[in-house]
Amino acid sequence: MPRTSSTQFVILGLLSLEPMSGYDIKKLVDSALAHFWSESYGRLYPTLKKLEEKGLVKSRVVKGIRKPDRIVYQITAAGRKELKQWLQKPAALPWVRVEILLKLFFAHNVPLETIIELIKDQRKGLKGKLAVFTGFDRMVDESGYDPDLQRLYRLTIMHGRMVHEARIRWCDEALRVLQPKKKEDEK
Amino acid sequence: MPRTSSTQFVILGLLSLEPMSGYDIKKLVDSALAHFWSESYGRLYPTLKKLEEKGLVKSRVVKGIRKPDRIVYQITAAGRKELKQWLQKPAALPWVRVEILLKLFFAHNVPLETIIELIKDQRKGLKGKLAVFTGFDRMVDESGYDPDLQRLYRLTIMHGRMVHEARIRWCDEALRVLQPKKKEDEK
DNA sequence: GTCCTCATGTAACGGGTTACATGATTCT
DNA sequence: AGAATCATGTAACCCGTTACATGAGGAC
Repeated sequence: MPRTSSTQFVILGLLSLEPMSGYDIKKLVDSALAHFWSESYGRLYPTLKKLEEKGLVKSRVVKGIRKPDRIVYQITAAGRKELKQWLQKPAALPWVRVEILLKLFFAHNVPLETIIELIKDQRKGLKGKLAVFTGFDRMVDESGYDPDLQRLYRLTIMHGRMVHEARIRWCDEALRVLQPKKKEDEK
Repeated sequence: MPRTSSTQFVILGLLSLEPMSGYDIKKLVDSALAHFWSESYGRLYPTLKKLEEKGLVKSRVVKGIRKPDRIVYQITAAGRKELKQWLQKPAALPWVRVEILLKLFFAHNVPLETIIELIKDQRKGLKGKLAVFTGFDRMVDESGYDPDLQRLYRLTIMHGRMVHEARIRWCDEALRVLQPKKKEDEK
């Protein structure tokens, strides 16, 4: 099965909001989509060129006032069609490699205390991320996006929050299971 | 930051349980670790060779009785040392690209009904996975692993279950938010 | 003068999957 | 005979990141 990259659809999707440059796209991905998506310049710029070759976007150069020139891309009718088709196809289920579970599975090679520290550490990291999500909602209010988009935005944040909370609960549960009940239990 | 692959550590970890062949490793990954990890032959076999070159594992050929010969690998003292060092380093936080959120974010391009179907579809897929997890626990009982490993195994399954339940709850929440008013809907 | 941001790009590299090749044995 | 499983492997390819190059303008 030939895995087709979603990069082109991210681009088409963002251009369906408004015309923008590759640089703008990168910034938008890094802010609005950061908690569930990422794109690098190394894929963005070449993909933009390919999309233009295929006639799904078109570009024009906008002279920069006290700034470098920008290449602003705009989605075409064909591009919108392509985007709609993709939107109608069922989304793949998320698939993650979870390193902490790998380490946990091989825990017998080190003292239990080591693994407990690992999980505590992981929990701390997750808590940090969660705090970011929680602060996000306020940011959305001030984003200036239209209300419909804000509603969708909040849903994506909620997803991040719920999944992270679940992961944190798992850490708590794992710590409960692993931690020796009594302090006298030293062996 | 040079991303080092975890493949070598999966191999070392599994060989720390008992000596086995590349084929065995693949099967074990596909059964015991499948819900949070994956490895392909295309990485497994070359990595095994590299590990042997580095002296972290050693191999011997075992004649197959009514089966093809097998190359059975065994972890060395140096290999165990390497594994322990890796186990002590903090685990990376899991990072996923969530396609459904991407599609949701661009929902304005298609009728709301389309997105609702997408989420229902996603929910169905997640439910299916969840059922597999739930069935797993029974499988562990009959696995023949030692009790300590069983306990760890169950923790990894619990992780999958908790995260999937969270994702399903998000689908429910999203459907509630998106679905137009009230319509004598059957579920 | 130096550093930061804006802006576009590319080369090199590593990670990882897929598809294929090979060949033995066992089951139907 | 044909299919399935056991077993080892490799080449081609895609995905994606990182690091670098280039150059303009603004901030300190």
